Amino acid sequence: MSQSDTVHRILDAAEVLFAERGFTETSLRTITSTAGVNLAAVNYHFGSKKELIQAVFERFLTPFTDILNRELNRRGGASEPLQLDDLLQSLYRVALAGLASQGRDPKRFMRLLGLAYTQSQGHLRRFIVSRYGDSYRRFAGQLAAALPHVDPVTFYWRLYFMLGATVFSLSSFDAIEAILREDFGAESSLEETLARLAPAAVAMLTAPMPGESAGDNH
Amino acid sequence: MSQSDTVHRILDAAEVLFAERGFTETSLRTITSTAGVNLAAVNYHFGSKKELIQAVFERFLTPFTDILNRELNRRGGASEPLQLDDLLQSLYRVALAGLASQGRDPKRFMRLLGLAYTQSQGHLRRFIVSRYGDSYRRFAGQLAAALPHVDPVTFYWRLYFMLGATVFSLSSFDAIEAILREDFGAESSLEETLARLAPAAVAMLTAPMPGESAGDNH
DNA sequence: GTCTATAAGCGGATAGAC
DNA sequence: GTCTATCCGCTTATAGAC
Repeated sequence: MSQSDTVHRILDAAEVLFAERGFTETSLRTITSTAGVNLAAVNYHFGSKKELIQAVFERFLTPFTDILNRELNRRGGASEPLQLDDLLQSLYRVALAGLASQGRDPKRFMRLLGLAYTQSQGHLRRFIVSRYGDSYRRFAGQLAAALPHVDPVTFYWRLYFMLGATVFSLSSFDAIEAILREDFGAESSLEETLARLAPAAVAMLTAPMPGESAGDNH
Repeated sequence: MSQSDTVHRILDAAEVLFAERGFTETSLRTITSTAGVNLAAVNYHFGSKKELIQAVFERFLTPFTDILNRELNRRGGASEPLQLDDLLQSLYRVALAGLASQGRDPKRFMRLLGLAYTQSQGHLRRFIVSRYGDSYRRFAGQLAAALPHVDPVTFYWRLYFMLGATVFSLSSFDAIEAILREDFGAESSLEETLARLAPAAVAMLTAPMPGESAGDNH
């Protein structure tokens, strides 16, 4: 068994198990036995459990941000700011097709992202911010430029609303899909769900401000 | 120290620590030493760590659903279905004022709810569904009735989008608020954030369907 | 009800043989 | 690079004195 083989097996097993149970709830013993490698291999190849967690995220996030940046460059050739629809399309298309084409499950990606936010792993948050913060800020900036009439603070709150809606619903995709299938007999694909999510996100980002026309209830 | 005093001290400490770190990351030793009680007291009064977790949620959710049900009864006196704005106002007002008046921090409540979803605690999910599932379905049903033109599957996906936006942004409220304060010098209160969240949720729930008028991009 | 003491086990990590 | 064996800290939970 070559080195990279062992490394890959560990990463594959860790990715699945972390997404299913969380970081603290997944022991190195479970990971190594699932991967069919020796317990000591994790510390040999990665140094520690924390560094293994970071490696799992790096394998997801580096291709993701690379593809997203290329997509933004391609579309950003024109001088004027991108349209909202285009930006969200880029984001969701990349998250879906870009990752899927590399054999990475987009739902698992979202579950891991959600865990990165909710599980209190300070080292992981720092790792992600320092490594991918620029890409995030670039995308947020372009999104803000497409919404010039929304004040910055409201914009950022809405961005977090959108992030929450996306991460939460996609990371629980299988569970929600199962409920809806049982209650309505309707199967939902990931594509359909993103096709529902995109207009919902647009509606939220472009909602009328407190002072504006519509929504002037009773 | 009376019995109920010890029980309260344990619940108070557990609530704060769980919300800060999660369940697995919080040991009974940390809880009992923070509460200033003996380690064995948890198992004596609650039986196990799992039952303590459930007790923490029961103390939050029982008053919450009680107040919400009363509110829905009060408003539902009229024969016609409630308006969307009214329903969301009820929900957010109850979550905020209702809990705050009982000394329960709404942000902590949201963090715990988020953890209940993301941390893989099967027993907790089962406990919440069996205990509070009816209240949830009642609220969802009234919300659906206020949106007769949205097909059921789309409605439920949007409900989860809304849930995700709410839980995610409120459970990370302090962190997001700190970022915005640093970047824009603007402080955000919880009330202001809910005042931003409500119209965003309405916009998402009432967004045009794929076939409808607006949003017909290029 | 509250305490001490301890059981029994799992966790991450490493030393050292191969 | 891979393995075994082991260290040691920390976990939940309980038995039994007070």
